[in-house]
Amino acid sequence: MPSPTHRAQRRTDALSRERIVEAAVELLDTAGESGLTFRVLTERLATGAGAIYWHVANKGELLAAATDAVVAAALAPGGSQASPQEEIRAVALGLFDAIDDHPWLATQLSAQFSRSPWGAVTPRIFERIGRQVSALDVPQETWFTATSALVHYILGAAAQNAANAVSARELDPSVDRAGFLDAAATAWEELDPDDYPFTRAVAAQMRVHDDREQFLGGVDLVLTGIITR
Amino acid sequence: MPSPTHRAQRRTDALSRERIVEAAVELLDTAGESGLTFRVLTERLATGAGAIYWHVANKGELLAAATDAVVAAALAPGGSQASPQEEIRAVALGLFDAIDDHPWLATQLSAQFSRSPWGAVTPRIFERIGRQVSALDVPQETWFTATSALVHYILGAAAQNAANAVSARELDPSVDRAGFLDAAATAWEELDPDDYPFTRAVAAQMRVHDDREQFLGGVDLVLTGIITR
DNA sequence: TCCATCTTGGAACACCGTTCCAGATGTGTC
DNA sequence: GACACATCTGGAACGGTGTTCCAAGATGGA
Repeated sequence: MPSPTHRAQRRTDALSRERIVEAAVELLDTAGESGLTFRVLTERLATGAGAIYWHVANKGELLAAATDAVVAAALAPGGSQASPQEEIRAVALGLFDAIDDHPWLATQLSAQFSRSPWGAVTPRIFERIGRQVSALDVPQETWFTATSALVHYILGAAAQNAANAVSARELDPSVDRAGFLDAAATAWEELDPDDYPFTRAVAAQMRVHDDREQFLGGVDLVLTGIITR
Repeated sequence: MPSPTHRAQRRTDALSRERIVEAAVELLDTAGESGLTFRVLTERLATGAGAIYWHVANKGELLAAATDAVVAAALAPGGSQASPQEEIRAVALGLFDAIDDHPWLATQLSAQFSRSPWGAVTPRIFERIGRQVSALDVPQETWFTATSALVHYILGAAAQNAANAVSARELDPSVDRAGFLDAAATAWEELDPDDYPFTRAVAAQMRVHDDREQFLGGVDLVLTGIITR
């Protein structure tokens, strides 16, 4: 690990934690979660494994740093002056889109919520959402539960959508989103009527639904619940 | 893979997909996610890798089968005759407890929701919850969104709780749940007041909260939202 | 009995994250 | 300018993983 002093580097091609994380994000974006290996990382950075390990403790820390960087960027703007509800929707959509752009985020966010509350990522999200919840007109005793529920839903739903998008692409890259939904809906309609009456009943809704819209619908559902109680 | 015909086996120590999955679940429960390797699996089953691969395509399929087995067991009973709300709460709690007993389920459920809707696990949960949603007195157009939101919240929240429990145990097995919460709450209270006012404000609630209660509180929040709209 | 088929065990392979260390590179001191 | 020193680098090597391959054992019907 670089010490606080002497961290200045003259060479422009010098390795740094930032350059490594940047390359890691790039690799994750283009080659997926399994595409990030120290082998290809050393190749792309034209260095050796030992050099990377000097700046980063292990692969877990590298993934955490990559996650943190992307989430921080996604949560960055947010200077608008809207109602708490709209603000929450905006934060949620920001995360949704970030996960959509970087599908590996889904797994990472789930995994790192665990190391909470020490990791840097989750507290940021929790705080951001919670501040808006407290601006809502609800009793303070409900803040913790309400915020937790919102964050759980947002992370869960965004992750699921991203995962679906990824697997759809992997299964057959030539098929677009509509074709994928159509195939899935048809599969649902062909389920056993005795075992899966409900799933069959909503297959049509599933065929025409829009991911973002449905995601926001879920956020509104939770928000309604929070305000109503 | 065993062919439909000739699958009868006389030897009592014969290998079978079921025996393999059973051993896998045991291994996952006792040694965690990283404890399931083909090496120790072959040892415990007193066989070779090739034999296992004849019954199971790869590790992913083995994990999926293990997940399916445990979830099916957790969702099995449910013959009670209660209100849709109570039924949903019961299913949610069943999954919550299953994840608590088998922490590796959290990761797996998230990962396998992806292969949805072809996997066997998710449709089961979706159908089970959805049936109760349709028994609620809400318009049919909302069924799909409502059920999706519920499932997303349940899976997300249960997974997070399990992950927290695991990491708490890993960090220091001697510290009990209360001690863990206390330490976490204290850490929250020591955050920068300017950056984390909300998190500091709810630290006390976090200290005394009960996982199951809060989980159910979230379910009720979503249910309220569904009914209110 | 014989043979086609199903099933097994284990050696071998490619690849992974990680460790180790010899040496290059830069920095401060006389 | 030269020396000592801490920082930083590249690559070989290690133990472990999931997976493949295949020769041999077991099984059941003709």
